[in-house]
Amino acid sequence: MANPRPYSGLIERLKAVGLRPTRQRLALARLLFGSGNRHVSAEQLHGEAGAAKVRVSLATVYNTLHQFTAVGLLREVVVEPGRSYFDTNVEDHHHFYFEETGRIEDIPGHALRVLDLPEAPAGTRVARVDIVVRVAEEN
Amino acid sequence: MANPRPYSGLIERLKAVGLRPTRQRLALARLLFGSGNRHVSAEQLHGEAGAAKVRVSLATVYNTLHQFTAVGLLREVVVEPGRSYFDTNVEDHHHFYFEETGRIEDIPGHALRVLDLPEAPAGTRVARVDIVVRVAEEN
DNA sequence: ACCTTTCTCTGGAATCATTCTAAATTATTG
DNA sequence: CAATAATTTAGAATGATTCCAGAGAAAGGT
Repeated sequence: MANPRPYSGLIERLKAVGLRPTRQRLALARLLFGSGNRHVSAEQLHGEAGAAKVRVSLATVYNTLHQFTAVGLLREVVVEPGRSYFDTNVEDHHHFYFEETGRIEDIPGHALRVLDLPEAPAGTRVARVDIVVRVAEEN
Repeated sequence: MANPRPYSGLIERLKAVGLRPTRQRLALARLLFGSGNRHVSAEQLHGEAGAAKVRVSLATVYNTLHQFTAVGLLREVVVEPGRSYFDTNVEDHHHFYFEETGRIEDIPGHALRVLDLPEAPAGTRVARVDIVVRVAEEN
């Protein structure tokens, strides 16, 4: 499962990756990892923090999201131009993208595999394979 | 092949999709479709137009890229936050993305297939499946 | 060719997400 | 508890993209 100790382990978890467990990082981590998997934008998370009466600047939200991504606590998902989403699920998986609403959803499990992946061009290695299944309303 | 009549057919091609063949649209179409497949950003294309002594405003470049995309002459590729690329190859294919340089390259042919594609969620249909193979320098 | 209508183009302002900056605050270590 | 280093912050700055309203160009008669 994704979050065995949603709250109490956070301090250790941040220390383990070399980030000081500050008030704002802990608060954001709670919002991010406190409940199931999520796909949030910086603006969204900033709004949630405000709603939860946590005073955090937008700049800090950006910093934190990028730091969390750098240490592997989050994964950045790029599906639409001009806006980044961050996924709390860092396991190997892919996404549905709903064109009308802009919502992103995990494609469950490993329900999807790639055949005949070409070799990485000379001098490079495959860092990641991202699959986005773009779906639209039926009619 | 992708461009049987690179130049002379452009006027017809634009008319066929309901776009007036204006000076600026023709010039941009020539730049886009005149030579092999390309992945360009608006800013890039605007620069090329300038270099080719074609006076086109940046706003028109954006308009044109979107119009061409809407009628299926181009395809938008989203791989990095904050910048859109447009692909002159509208056939079913996927991309390599070079993390260091930001370059995008087609994965040749149908050298890649997806197994066990999940069903689209209720009320939706799959509009497209985008696969991005992110590669990094070997070292 | 000449109108008339309808697109299209344009520069510049406006917007939006994101990043930067430099100063103030906070955590950590000795 | 001081000294050091990391972090936060507001606000400015940036960069890509979109919007706007007026000027310009194409299309379809006549």
